[in-house]
Order: sequence, then C-alpha cells, then structure tokens
Amino acid sequence: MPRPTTPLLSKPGIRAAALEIIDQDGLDGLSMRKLAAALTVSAPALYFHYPTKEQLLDDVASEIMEKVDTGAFALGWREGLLGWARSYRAALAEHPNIVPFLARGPGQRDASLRRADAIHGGLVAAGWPAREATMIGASTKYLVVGAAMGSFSRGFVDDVQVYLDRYPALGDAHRLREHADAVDRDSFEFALSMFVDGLAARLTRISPSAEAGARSAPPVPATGASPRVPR
Amino acid sequence: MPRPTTPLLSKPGIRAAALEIIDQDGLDGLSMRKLAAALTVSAPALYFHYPTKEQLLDDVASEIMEKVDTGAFALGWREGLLGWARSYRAALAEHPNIVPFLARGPGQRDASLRRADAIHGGLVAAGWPAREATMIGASTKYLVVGAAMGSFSRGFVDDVQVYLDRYPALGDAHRLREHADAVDRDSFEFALSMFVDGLAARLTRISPSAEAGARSAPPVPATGASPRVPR
DNA sequence: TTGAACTGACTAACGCTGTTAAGTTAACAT
DNA sequence: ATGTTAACTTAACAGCGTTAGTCAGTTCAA
Repeated sequence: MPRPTTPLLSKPGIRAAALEIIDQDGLDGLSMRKLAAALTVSAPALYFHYPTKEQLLDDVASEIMEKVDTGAFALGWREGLLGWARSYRAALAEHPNIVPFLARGPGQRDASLRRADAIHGGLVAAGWPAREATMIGASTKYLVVGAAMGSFSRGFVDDVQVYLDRYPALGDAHRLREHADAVDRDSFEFALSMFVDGLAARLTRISPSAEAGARSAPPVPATGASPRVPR
Repeated sequence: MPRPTTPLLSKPGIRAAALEIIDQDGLDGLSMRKLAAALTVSAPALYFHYPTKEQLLDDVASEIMEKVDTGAFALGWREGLLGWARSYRAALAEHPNIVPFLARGPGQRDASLRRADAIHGGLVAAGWPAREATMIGASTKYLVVGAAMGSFSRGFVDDVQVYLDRYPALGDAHRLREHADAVDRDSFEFALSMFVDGLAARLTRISPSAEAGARSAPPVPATGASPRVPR
C-alpha cells in the first residue's frame, strides 16, 4: 500500500494515540513502533509527520499545557496565582506519566512565554518587585511540578508490616497508599495555602499600600509596570 | 581472561563510575556498555554485581540521599524543616542529572523510612497534628524536588531577541540564563521562607501553646508522640 | 492529455540498548 | 585431588530510534 487515497495519518491523530499509550503504559511504554502499530501503520511512516520522537512529545506536552489558565490574575495576584497553580496541577494530574518529560520540557514555546508574561505582569502590577515576581513564579512551578512528580505518598509500600514497630512515628503509613491521590491533592492545597499566606504577609510588610491579594489597584496596563532591571 | 586474580569490579566502584557518567553525560548518557568500558570490562560483567540497571541506579540514588540530614529537628520543627530541606536540595543540586530518576525513586528503602520517621516525629512533637505533619513533609518534598527538577530559569532561551518586545513584562528574561543557578537557589530559599512563614502563622493559630518554630518542649522521645490514627 | 513533481506510505537495515546464555579459568573448601 | 563457586569472557536476542531507498497515487503545468 504505497499511497492511500485518503491519508492514514495526521498530526493530531498521532498525538492523541501517543498520549493514550503514555497514559496507559507510561512514558517508557511509548515506542514509535508501538505507536505505529496502534495506528495500523509502519513505524517510519510517523517520521513523515514528525521529524523525531522528541518533537512529537514536545507537541503532546504543549497540548496538555494549553489547559493551564492564567486568566485569574485579572482578579488580583492571589487569585491569579491560585488559579494558575491549580489549573497547572490539574493539567499534569490528568496525565501524570508525561510529567517527567514535561518538567525538562520546552518552556521556550510561544504559549509558554505568554503564560510567563501574564504571571509576571500580574504580580508586578499588584505591587510585587520584579525580582520577587520571578521568584514567586519559579516557586509556584516548583510546587506544582514537585507535587505532580514526587508523589510523596507513593513512596510508601503497603505490603510491609515491618516498619510499623520499627518506626513508630510513621504509625500506619501503609494505609497511605489507599488514599494516595487524596493525600497528594490535600498536600498540594496545603502547601499552596501556606505559601500564599506567607506571601501575603510579606507583601503587606514590604508594600503596605497594596491590598494583599486584592485586585491590582490602578488600571495601568499590566505589562507596562515591569521595570527593565535584571531579575 | 576468565577469572582475575584480584577482582576488577566492586559495587562501590561500579556506583562511582556510574555517577560520574551520569554527572557528565546525563541520565540517558549512561549505558551499561559505556559504564563497562569506563571500568575496562565487558558489559555483562556488571550483571554479576548488579542484577539490573535499575537496581544500580537505586543504589546510586540511595548513596546520594545519605547526605540528607534530618538532625536539626532536635532544635525545633522550624530548624528541622529548614535543615532537612536545604540538605535535601543541596544533595540533589550536586547531581542534578539523576533527579528525574530519584523523584520516582525507591523511598521505601530503610534509610528513607528512617528519615520520614524523624521528620514526622519532629513535627508532631512540636505540636503539629499528625495529618498536617504528613502534608508538611509532602509539601517540603514537593518544593525540593520541584526546584531540583524544574529549573524554571532554564526554561528561557538566551539567543532569542524576539520576545523582548513581544512580551514586555518579561523584560530581559534572556539574561536569566546567565545567573540561572543563582535564581534557582534564591527562588528555592524564597519559597521555603514563605512556606515556613505560612506554617508558623498557622501553628500559632491552631495551637497557640506551641512556640512557633522553637525547640519542642519536653524531652519526650519524638517518635512516641505520634498517635496511631490514619493520616 | 501527458508528464513532472510531490505526497504518503512501504520494506530493509544500521547502530544502539538492556539483558541472557554458555564457556573459561582462578580461587577456595573438603 | 577434586568439586564448587567466583568473576570474568564472547555471542546473541529482542527491541529501540532513525535513515535510505522504493513505489504508487495525487496534483498541477504545459
């Protein structure tokens, strides 16, 4: 079958199939041959549409990141940060297997820069110094990526009775596995709250005029408020 | 050369060589053949000492994690948490290439459990409810792993002039690359401070008796203070 | 209407990977 | 002296990402 009358493959189709395999079999479970087989096609056919496996993964990652929303910065830095962090984490939690790739991921993509700009602009407009705005953005990403990756709870095994008396402070850590997801979600929300609380306290300390977390005061264009100093 | 008079290989030697390759060439740069070549040995010889590549990596990861210190919990939960987080991050920053592996890593190892026990016990002894102690431990790990992995700053490319005017709020983000490491370190410290500040405020709120961050009051064995309730 | 150029697939193959099997001999225990 | 174990060797397998070369169907210009 040299050239079909109607194309068998399309970039979105390849992406969807790849993501499906990743979700089911993990990141290592995706191979070009397996992906091709799922599309009832030979492996090299994929290279007509994607020059490399990494490029394909980049595209899949970008697709996932499209669900990240920075719009809430219009309601104030606190709302913006919370909205961004939550939508970010939700996007990653939907496809946890791709997170290790996404973490080193591009970030230099256009959409990614647009998000970074919205975040930084929103923070600066609310009264945060540019340098701290950068650190807040980084910190929040740490939290989201760490939560998506680490999965603290999954570090415990549930078939071990041993450490129940060996490490009494762990109590019944073996039950963690059961509600691992819940613990992860709660821990993320907890960390986010503590972090934002600390931020709010700091903002009133360094810039008492700014209402901590409320709408940014003047209707000045958000992006214009960023001074051109190294951060 | 069937059996050498004195063994050519040893587990510590294999581990050291593996880590050296990982540090230089990245996690993907480590192959059993390359490792064997570095040790002037054939690849299958390694399998006499390590049953699998994953086991080898587990051991290397554990070796790195040995530098993580939870001793400061004797000085109070705040000092303990900060000391743990900083030594944890420092250990990962020394070998950033192995972090992606370490993040999914074992965690169920003996040493890992001992650390978890010390952390949880130290927090509970200072007045934190067990459930929140768990979340604090998880949150801190999120921060450390996220900081070690994400490398927010590395997400920017420095050869692009384009977005200077396209995304004005980003200012001169292209300079980020230069002091990427400094930004990472500062952002981590910033995040840690904000998080711990938020925690301290919460602790005085929920348990006013506990001095927020000071030494845990009575010299009671830390591990004995953990009630046996699900967390 | 013919012919060239392009498109979207194919099969074969390269060098790489982790790992297993089988062979070889030094060292050690009985 | 003999048998077992230890520590290596080479050969090989299946699977990986990717490249080269082939070929039929589609599109468009002359």
